[in-house]
Amino acid sequence: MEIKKVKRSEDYSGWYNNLVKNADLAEHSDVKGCMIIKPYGYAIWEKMQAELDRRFKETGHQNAYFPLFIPKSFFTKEASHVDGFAKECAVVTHYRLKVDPITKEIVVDPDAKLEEELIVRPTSETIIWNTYRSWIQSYRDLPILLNQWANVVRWEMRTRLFLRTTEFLWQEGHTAHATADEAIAETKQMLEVYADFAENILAVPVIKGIKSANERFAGAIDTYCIEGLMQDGKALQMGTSHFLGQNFAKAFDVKYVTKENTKEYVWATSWGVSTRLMGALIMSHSDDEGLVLPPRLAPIQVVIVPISRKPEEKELVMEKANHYFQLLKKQGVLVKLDDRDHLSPGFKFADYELKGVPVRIAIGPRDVQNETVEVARRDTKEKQVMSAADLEHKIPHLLEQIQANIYQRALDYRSEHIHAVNTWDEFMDALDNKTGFVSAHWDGSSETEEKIKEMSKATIRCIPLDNPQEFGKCILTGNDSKERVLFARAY
RNA sequence: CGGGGUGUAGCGUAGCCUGGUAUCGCGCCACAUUUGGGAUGUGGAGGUCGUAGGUUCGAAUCCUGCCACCCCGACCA
Repeated sequence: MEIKKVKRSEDYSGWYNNLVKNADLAEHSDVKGCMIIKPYGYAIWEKMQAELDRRFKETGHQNAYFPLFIPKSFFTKEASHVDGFAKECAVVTHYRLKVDPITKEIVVDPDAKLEEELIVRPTSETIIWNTYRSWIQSYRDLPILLNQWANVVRWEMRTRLFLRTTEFLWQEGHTAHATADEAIAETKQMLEVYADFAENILAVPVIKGIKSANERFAGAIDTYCIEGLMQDGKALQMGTSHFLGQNFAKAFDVKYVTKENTKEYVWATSWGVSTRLMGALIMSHSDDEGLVLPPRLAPIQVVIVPISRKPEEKELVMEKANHYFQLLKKQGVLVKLDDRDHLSPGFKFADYELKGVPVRIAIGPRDVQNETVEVARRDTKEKQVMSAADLEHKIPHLLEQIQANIYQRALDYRSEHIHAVNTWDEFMDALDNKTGFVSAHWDGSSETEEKIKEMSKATIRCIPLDNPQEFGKCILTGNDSKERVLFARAY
């Protein structure tokens, strides 16, 4: 296959699109804004799901499933929620097609108009809280700790593979609590779960923070988030966890009876991450040779490529290769033996690099003779000849090293791309020339934030949770500020 | 939705300005030789040139509409 190569440094979007296609992760479908996630890409998503799902369950959550369709009337109940999502809703208005008697074409049957339109869910707060009303009577019914894995639809104007598609896959947690404190603790707990997942599994360092009012989720009191930094210096919101207060309980009249026999509105949270994480993964680690996968997410962690010239060599090589394959498999390593003999080793090397397989083991006649193998790691492209006897214990260790190295590299990159500035000129210089996060004072008003966005195209990504108190002057207005916030240009 | 660009075989493309039914590479199929960084040879299959109209004896090529996708904005996870 002749592969079009695009350099990351020359055309970042082109590089990204090319990589998604060449690594066999996904492709554009014939449906506008919707993508087809291919088996290899989906395998990575499944690993993300498994890791997240395990963490959700460890923190006491259960999975459930709610309808894809939401009656329009539900949507109108929470005012700011409608405002936030109205512009991007797909709406079902009819339930039947028919053959037009004149043109013989299949058309929407005008007689099959729905009494009430159905919204294809952009998020499920409304239908879930409508359901919670009937589930919750007493404090004994609380908390409810649910998650659902689902697809949602947001009719965005412009889409990008994985980062923003019309339909996307995600999980959304929806919890109900008796007290504000408990709900806030839940919100923060899930933020920690996301951060832990991002850093330890995706190997993407993230900044935990809280959103400014402008960037808050529609219907939330507070939105917590994790923000990652991509290799082009742009920030990416990788997950959000919302404290919804009693907004949805009030909108859907969800009350519970306390121990003291009083009625109170229920407190809510919601939290989600999506297939956008695939985009974060790709844009955090990959290079001009293709995808770079952290071992903990790689569907194939180690690939064995046998090399042989003559049939009698092939037999010996394959025998050894099979042996190593079994050995590593027993160690719990996700190993693949690529014995396709119509493809040359060189082709396979390049192909597995494109797909980001963390470790490649090549074994040829020379190795059989010396009881060695050639081990190449994807992250650094280093190759070493390893004694075959060491494979069993060294490979699992090497995988962990690669995981750590990828994370460290991303962390170093981020550290080099957080700049503290004190003036407007420094601010613009940092955004334009240094790229990345810019830590600056802001007077706390939405108007100022809006103005800065207009002038610089940078938004407040978050107010970091571990932010030190530091008094200063807003970079735009010169007004007093009590802490720095993180700005960046973002996806 | 505004600005720019692209659409020709599974992929990447030439041809378009100056109309005459399509070029090349990769891939695919068969056979042989090969295999330590994207193998080679020989033979073969594969195309309503995005789509609908128009101009013309004749359209991939000229004109008009539409659609899709990509990039840059606005919007957003």
